[in-house]
Amino acid sequence: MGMGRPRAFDADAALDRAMDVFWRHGYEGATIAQLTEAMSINPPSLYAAFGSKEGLLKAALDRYTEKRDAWMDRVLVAPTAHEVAERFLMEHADAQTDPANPPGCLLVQGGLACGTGSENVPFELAARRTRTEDQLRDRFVRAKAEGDLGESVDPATLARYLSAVTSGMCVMASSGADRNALREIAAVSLKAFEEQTKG
Amino acid sequence: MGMGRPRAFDADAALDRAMDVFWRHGYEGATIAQLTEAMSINPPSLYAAFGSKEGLLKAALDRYTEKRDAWMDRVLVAPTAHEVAERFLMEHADAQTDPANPPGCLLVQGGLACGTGSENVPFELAARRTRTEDQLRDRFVRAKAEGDLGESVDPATLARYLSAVTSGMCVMASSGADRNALREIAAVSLKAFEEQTKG
DNA sequence: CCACATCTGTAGCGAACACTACAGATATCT
DNA sequence: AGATATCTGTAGTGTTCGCTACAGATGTGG
Repeated sequence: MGMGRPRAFDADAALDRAMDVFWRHGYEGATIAQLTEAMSINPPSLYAAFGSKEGLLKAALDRYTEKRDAWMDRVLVAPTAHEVAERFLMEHADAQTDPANPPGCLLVQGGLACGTGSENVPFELAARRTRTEDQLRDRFVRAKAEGDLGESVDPATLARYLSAVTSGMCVMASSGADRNALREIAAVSLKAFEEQTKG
Repeated sequence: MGMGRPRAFDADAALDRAMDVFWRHGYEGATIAQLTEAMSINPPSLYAAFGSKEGLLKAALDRYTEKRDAWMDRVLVAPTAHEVAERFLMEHADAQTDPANPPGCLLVQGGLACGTGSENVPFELAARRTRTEDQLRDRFVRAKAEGDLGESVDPATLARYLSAVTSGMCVMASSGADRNALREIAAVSLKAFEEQTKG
């Protein structure tokens, strides 16, 4: 018994193309025709590899999360909580206005509200956003244990605050805010962070 | 020559129903079938009154903006810039978790990224968000003129920051954040505002 | 009461949607 | 080489989409 004809395209490269389409048009706005054209494959190949449009999104999100985790590792390794926050905010400002990608963030542009039958798409995106927030919180818990953050500071609140600000930056980036505007927001947010860590 | 058969439904009430559907499912996720059912009218009535699905959205957004302007007036009338910021943030936290409406904000849930043919929907939503930011900025310009804010403070930066935070709160509310979580974010943001107005 | 203008409900339009049947192609395993 | 298993491209499938033709209903102006 043979193992069948091998796939003629690179799945990861195809996912990168699909990611771009979802990012630019949202889950519901992206059509199979656009996706297959961007991926340079035909519908049967897409469905054989990923099962469905939603399956493709999840695969693209997995790939997105991989890259994001690697990026977060570089953020979280900063020696102090303050520096973690600074890197997180500033690099978000840069990433969301990186001309290599559509503006904003896939986890927000992808779709906050979807139609009947796609209800778990927003949920799927939210779960990935929560992941980032949890990583921040865990880092701040450690910072607190190390004495880097005061006893009265709540790591969950700090993480949620930073997560909210970067989500807001996504919204502004999606409507054309430039890099400097986002950096200003990041700078003001960082002052809030400092103030919060004193109390 | 007669004036024709009068409309048998209340347009504003119908728009409120349509608003809810767009809010819950986004522009692209909302179908004409869902909209007409919620509005208790048939498609021809919808198209006679609003022209198209996009026309209906714009009419709903106009109505939304009316209510929002009234709300903003009550916020902006606060005596100090700090109090304006506090009201703006806290009432946003409450409004976005008001069980009378879907979670979040129509101007964000409506659709940050849309498919081909609906490109100006995100633009339309962004314009309404910018309106709120401009109202805040103008208020802070006045506060600066009145000596309520220091000379070195940039009203545009403050307004953009508050706008970003509330947009971020929308994103979190849409994925189930409760009122207390949003209020915590608002409280931290307010400290940033205070810090910013000192510098 | 009649002519006219506009709305309402039924029914259905063409187009685009996500998805797939099928046949031919291309690999592996014996 | 032969049998088998999977992929690929063509060409669709049924369904749902936004939208509308049409006929009857209901108001106003003359």
